[in-house]
Amino acid sequence: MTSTNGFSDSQESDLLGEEEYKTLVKDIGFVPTPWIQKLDPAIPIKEEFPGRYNFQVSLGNLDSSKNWVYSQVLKKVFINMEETLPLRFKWEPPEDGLLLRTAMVFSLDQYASDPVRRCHNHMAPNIPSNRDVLPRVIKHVVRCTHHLTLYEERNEHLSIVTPLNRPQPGSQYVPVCFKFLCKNSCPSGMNRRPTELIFTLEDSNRRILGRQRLPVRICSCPKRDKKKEEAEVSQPDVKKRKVCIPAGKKMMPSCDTHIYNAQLNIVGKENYLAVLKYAYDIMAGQAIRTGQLDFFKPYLDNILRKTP
Amino acid sequence: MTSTNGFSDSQESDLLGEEEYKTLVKDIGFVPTPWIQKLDPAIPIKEEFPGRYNFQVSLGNLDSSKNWVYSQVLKKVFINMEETLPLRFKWEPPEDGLLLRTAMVFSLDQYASDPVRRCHNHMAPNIPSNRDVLPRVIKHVVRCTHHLTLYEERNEHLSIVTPLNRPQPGSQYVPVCFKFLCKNSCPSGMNRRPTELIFTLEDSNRRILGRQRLPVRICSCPKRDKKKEEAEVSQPDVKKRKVCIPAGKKMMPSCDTHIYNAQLNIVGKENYLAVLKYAYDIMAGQAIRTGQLDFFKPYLDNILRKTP
Amino acid sequence: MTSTNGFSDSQESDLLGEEEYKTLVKDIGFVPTPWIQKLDPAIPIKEEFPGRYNFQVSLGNLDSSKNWVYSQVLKKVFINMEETLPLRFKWEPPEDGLLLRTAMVFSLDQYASDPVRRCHNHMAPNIPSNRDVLPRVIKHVVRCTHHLTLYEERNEHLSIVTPLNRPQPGSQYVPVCFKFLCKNSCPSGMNRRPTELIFTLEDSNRRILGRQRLPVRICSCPKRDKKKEEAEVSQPDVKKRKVCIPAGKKMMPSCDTHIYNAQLNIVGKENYLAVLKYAYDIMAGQAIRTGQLDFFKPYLDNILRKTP
Amino acid sequence: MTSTNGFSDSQESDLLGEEEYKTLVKDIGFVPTPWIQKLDPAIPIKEEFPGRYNFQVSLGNLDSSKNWVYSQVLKKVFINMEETLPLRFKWEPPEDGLLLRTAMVFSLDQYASDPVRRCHNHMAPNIPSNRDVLPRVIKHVVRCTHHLTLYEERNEHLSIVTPLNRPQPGSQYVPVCFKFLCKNSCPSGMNRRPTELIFTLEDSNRRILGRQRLPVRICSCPKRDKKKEEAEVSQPDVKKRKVCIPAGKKMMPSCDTHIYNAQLNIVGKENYLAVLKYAYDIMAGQAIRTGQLDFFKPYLDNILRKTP
DNA sequence: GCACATGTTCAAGTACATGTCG
DNA sequence: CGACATGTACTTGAACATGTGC
Ligand SMILES: [Zn+2]
Ligand SMILES: [Zn+2]
Ligand SMILES: [Zn+2]
Ligand SMILES: [Zn+2]
Repeated sequence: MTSTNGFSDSQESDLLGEEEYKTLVKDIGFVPTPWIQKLDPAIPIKEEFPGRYNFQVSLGNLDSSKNWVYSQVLKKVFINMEETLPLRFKWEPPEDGLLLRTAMVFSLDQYASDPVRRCHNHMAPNIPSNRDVLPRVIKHVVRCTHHLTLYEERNEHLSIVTPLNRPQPGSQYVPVCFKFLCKNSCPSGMNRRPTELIFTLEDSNRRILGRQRLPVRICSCPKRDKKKEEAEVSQPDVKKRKVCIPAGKKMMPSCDTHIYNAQLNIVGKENYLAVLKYAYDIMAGQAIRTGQLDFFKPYLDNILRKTP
Repeated sequence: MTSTNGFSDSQESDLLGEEEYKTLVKDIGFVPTPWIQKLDPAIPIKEEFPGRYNFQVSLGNLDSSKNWVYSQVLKKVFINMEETLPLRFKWEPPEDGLLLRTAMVFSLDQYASDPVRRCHNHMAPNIPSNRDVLPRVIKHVVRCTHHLTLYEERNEHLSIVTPLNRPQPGSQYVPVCFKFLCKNSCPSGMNRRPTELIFTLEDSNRRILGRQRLPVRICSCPKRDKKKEEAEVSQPDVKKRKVCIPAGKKMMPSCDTHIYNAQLNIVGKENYLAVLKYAYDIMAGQAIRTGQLDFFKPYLDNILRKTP
Repeated sequence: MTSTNGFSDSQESDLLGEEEYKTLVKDIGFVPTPWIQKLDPAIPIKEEFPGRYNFQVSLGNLDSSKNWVYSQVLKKVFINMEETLPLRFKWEPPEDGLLLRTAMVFSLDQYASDPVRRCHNHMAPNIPSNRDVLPRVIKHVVRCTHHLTLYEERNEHLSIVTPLNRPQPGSQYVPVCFKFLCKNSCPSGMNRRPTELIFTLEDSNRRILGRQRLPVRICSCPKRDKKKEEAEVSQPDVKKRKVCIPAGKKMMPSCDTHIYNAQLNIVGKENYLAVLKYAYDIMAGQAIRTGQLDFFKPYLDNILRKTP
Repeated sequence: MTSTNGFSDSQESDLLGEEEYKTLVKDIGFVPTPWIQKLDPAIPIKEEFPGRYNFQVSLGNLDSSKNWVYSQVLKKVFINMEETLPLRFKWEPPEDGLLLRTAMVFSLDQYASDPVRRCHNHMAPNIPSNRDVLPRVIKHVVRCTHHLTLYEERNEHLSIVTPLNRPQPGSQYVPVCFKFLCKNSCPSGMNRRPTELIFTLEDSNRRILGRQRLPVRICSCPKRDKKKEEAEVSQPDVKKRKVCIPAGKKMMPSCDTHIYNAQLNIVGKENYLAVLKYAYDIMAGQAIRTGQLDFFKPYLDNILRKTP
């Protein structure tokens, strides 16, 4: 699985230690049977299930700084590297002593078994942001701002465990913040492969009580990339490589092609003609802006015909 | 003449040396009589006159970088500090051996006798842009990129003299570029007082052959400040008193009160609503212009009712 | 460390002279061990400690002129330039022969090693307030009205030393008054960086016996700025820079009364006049809809005036 | 010296060891006086001089694979990473026992003292191409295929030394091949900074006998990038970043094509934008009606650009 | 070799900081 | 003290640089 940039897309290097394997099997052993899909310990399970605690994750407040955005259509977060993503976790009843495990995995099945780790560039110990970071933490792409978070490694795969205390009185959820220390594009790291966060609610014995997922893209231009990905799903059949793209620019939504029938009583012929002309002009403007002159032409001509 | 920031608006410190005074009088002595206005050597003469050489100044090409803008209404340049202003000078016949003297002066008469010099901050020898600048040059706000330019000081007043050679073959003018090394807002310097450049065409004996002026504002946001100054002159006293407009000035015939029924197919809701709004607005405009609001009101309300 | 205004935030220029360095080491040698934090002579120590004399500083009476205010929440003084700040110093037992050293330093760690000195503008020898001021005094931002105050310079860093005599009979403290000869905003000087005063109680051998600090902001509007800074700390998480949200998209924006200056190049006189008319009409429409005809009238008339 | 991608542009970490410094001074000591420019050992000397051996470098045959190209105008090689660049060296008389030192340096003076080293990604020991590479070799961007090449490090700066034997009988030159193990764009490495190779002819005592330089860009698309760089030098004054759409060439429109400049004060952003849109639309309408879209397009685009 | 993916740079715009004026 | 004047800093969108996939 080596792509053309020469960096292996697979990052694993070691086999799972026996001890860890036992631990893992033990953990999974407690998962209710229907949720056990694959026993290959190298492939993380991504199936969502709220479980008996009705485990849920939602987004925290979007501060106006907008270092991240959320796409409602894609159910996906787009965020800058090293910025904070505020999330909220909920479980019922809100008892104490539970744990939140957070792991980042590759979204595409073909890479599912690859561990997600930081790239060599960003792990280099001499860069300033790695100053004073523990070696066991430095290789994690995902960090949690909660200071009791544990950074774990099982079989090259990394995850972090944050202790959960019941929500503050009057609150329904617990806020937890995350940061991401590499970009999805990092060569020798995630290498342009999409990822998602897998959250599991666990008890103190690491039994899995619920699981949720949240696709995340860490990039330099979250807004731009969100727009592009949304455009892709909205026009799925357009061939990937188009020969030419007619640029649609703003000033007005370009997609609304519903036809409305306006019936108006206008005072004065001058005004009447002005309305006709205006209707013509705004549609002409949109036609040019969106490059859809062909579509608009008959409606324009129709107005012209009413003009004395 | 001390403003509240404690910096004297006047910068002169010395009297005119006798020698320089003689020189100055001699120069002015050659000015044709009608142009001698004031004999006070401290007050620069700003009167424009093309003279027998039909001396003219115009703007060079505005490169897209837009570190400067020119206001057509104000006949004024707005430019960033340390940026280049390309000008063009023309005289007829285009003979060689003439000189261009450029001086910056305060536009307001009350400061006309103050010399324009750099502020203490920007003259400080330890700032990088003053590295390798000659002491006699360092105090000038205006510099010319022409390397033969002389930097002169007469009685605290500064000016620069650039030799002019006839235009390149095929060209009508000679390009000369200037830079400005302080802002108009500089405390302890120009101190927020407006300025202008005075260009004089001189012969080799410093006889003045023509004069032109060009208001210049050196600031951090040329575009913004241009807009503001233009708005000021276009609406000189918006809150003070409103000028009465004789009712019924046209723009449209006011008498046609026939009712027309417009039926249109409009593409897109946005466009549909825009047509409704436009119909409303043009009738509202006419209603106000003709003072027949009462007549138009029901038709206006009718449109409002169609609006979601 | 150069900010965008082109002035270096760092003001130091020379290395510490050997003589001064010895002096400094000697001085620091007497500081009780726990208080020695850093031996870098360029970074002033700011730790407060009353010491065995229980050294304390407090504010003098706020005279009615109100050229300064004190923020209880911020523990910070806001004061006009060149105004007097009355302070009171106390030590126990109140013996004679001690010294008060006062130094102004930058509050932010990133600038801690920069010396605080007057800006070029305010140091200029020709401004009136510098008349008859000794050269060694002229560069100090902080002055003490006590006429025996010494003005010292160690390694570019400035401080002043005031002899302390025991309080007057019946008094618990000694009053000392200070003045500030630059503003925190001074370009080429403090350059908008926050500062604080560091007071050290010293014996006649310059041994440090106690230290106190007092944040000070020298500005033109102490009251306004105090209010703003207090508001900031009370709402720490509110976004610094709010992003403008587009006004409601109804047909009638009723509240936006900001004035925009539109400058357009229009092809054809017909179109040009149509744009004028349209601008008139939409404002007329809004004026009627919102009932604010009076407010809109001058702008409408202004457009009429442009109409041929 | 940190660029926005967070990687320091400077890679050096240590001071020059004493031993190395001595070595260096010794080396330089033998350089003929006129070539000693700067004694700062961190700044490599780039001056070309053939020296008494008339040391020359030229390109080998361009094999058909075309993994590299040479720009005659730029005197610069563009090459893919890990591909072989065949060069030819010549010296007269062609005696044996000389050495060729090859060092890669940054072309821009501001980075001249930074050592050129491989990026973290490409130095990672687990990538296949680093299998079986000696640690002292692994950090070099430049490798020589000659198996006797020595890989040296002086003060963080890297260079390689290849023994030169006189040309084969009948040949005028000696062929030497190089490979490059990072791209100029490598983040955390060369980080998009241009580079060049410095070749020095040395005798067995490391005395410098001649020097030549060859700009090299290692990239993924040598041909494309060559074309672009050549275009840049051929049009040096063209604005770097165009803010505007190139104005469509005119064809005489049949109707009123005079350009009017409308300046209006509009109340409210909504209204302001409406006027912009209206201006756009009426011109768009006319453009379609008259079939002169090309003529109108620049004016339309100009309005679009004012739209937020 | 081209279209695209994606980081970086640049510049316009705008909110804010802070002095000055009336 | 409020309204402005004006520099500075942040935000954003667009243009560019440059690698990758087809
Ligand atoms: Zn990375
Ligand atoms: Zn200045
Ligand atoms: Zn100052
Ligand atoms: Zn590399």
